[in-house]
Amino acid sequence: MRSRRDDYSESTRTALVKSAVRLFTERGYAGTSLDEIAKRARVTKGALYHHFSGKQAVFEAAFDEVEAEVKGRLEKILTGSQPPWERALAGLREFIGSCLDPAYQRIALQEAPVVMGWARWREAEDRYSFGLIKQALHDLIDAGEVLAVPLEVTSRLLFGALCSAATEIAHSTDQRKVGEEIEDVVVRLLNQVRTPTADA
Amino acid sequence: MRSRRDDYSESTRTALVKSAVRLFTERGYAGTSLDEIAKRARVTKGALYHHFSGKQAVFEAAFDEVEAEVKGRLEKILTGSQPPWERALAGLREFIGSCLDPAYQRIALQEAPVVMGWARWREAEDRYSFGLIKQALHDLIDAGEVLAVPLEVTSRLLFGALCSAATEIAHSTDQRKVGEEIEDVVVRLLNQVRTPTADA
DNA sequence: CCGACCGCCATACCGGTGGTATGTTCGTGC
DNA sequence: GCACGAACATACCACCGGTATGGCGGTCGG
Repeated sequence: MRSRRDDYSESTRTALVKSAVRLFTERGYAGTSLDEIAKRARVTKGALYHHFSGKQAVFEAAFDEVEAEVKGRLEKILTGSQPPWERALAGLREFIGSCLDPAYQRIALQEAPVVMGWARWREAEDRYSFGLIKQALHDLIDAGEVLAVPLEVTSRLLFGALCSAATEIAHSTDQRKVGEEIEDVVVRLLNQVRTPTADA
Repeated sequence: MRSRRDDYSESTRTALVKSAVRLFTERGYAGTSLDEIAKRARVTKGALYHHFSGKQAVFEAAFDEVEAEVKGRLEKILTGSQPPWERALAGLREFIGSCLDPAYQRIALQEAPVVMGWARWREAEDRYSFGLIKQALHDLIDAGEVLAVPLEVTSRLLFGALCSAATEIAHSTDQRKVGEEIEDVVVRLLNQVRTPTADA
């Protein structure tokens, strides 16, 4: 039986995470204090330290929050019933769109490698969006849609290119135009490595 | 007439910058204190604050230091006398090699966007390695070596891909193998957008 | 129904760090 | 050789992450 206290506890925890996501997005990791995070959640630092082991742990919870959101949307598309090539294109479009979310942009892509350390970030990304991209590329190769390429490094190249480009979109004045340019270039490149046997 | 005091002053300033580069590389921006930086340069925080306006300014000086180093090597290659395509390939190889330097890796690529802010980092990068890459791509298009592509976003895609991939190399156990794989994939992609008229 | 228990959270406090204000030394130019 | 100011050193403050301790209120066995 789930007790009333469990409800309270979970409620404050999620409030803390939401508060952290918002403040980390607005002011960055170094620029936000734990007191602010707690204050926005209408609790004190004591409550925060009861739910998390420290500032890093709060950040990782915020990281998981935004990553899970993106992963959910991506997974839905990549496991659809369309042909592999179309699924990949749709996933590409969806991922670029996700990168435009300031929270995902700043927390998951920009600050996470610095705050969590590159190794831990990479490990986590393998379970989230990067893992899905790698999987999608793997499927394309498996289906014979694209030429065989080293999976790990090619995924890394693609992921890095997309993140970097998405940041460019997010900061540009004409997001639509830049977004279309990027999609165009990426699709052209992908079409070049597409196996000749596949239909147009 | 350059005074003796100017020598002293410049000497301590460069000592501070060298110290900052080393410590920022080893422990990151947040993990290093100004006292440590000053101590390694055998001065106190007072001297540091005489030469720099604050911690951010020290970081930017360290950033300029490592960026200038890479830019110098890259410029020498890209302004060589070889044909454009070979110059670009050599520059590509050189840039990947530069990314393996832990100082450049961590300070210029990883932490700078977070510490300096993305806008300021992008502005600075336009004067350094990213600017050179964009220039090289521009030259290739100008020489008719590759198809016309949106310059800004394509440079951004390329830059992001290379940085991401270089980080992967730097952390891998078999750097040579991963490096060759990446170079192979990038060259294959570039060859795909090469104009058919160019010779093999 | 009730009282001991414990999870949940608040309060008080500490060490360290970025930043500032002030003091001190020493080379420089008149 | 002396006053001046640049180049530092020293002392101090405010803030923040982290810890220790106290207390309130649900929970549960009797």
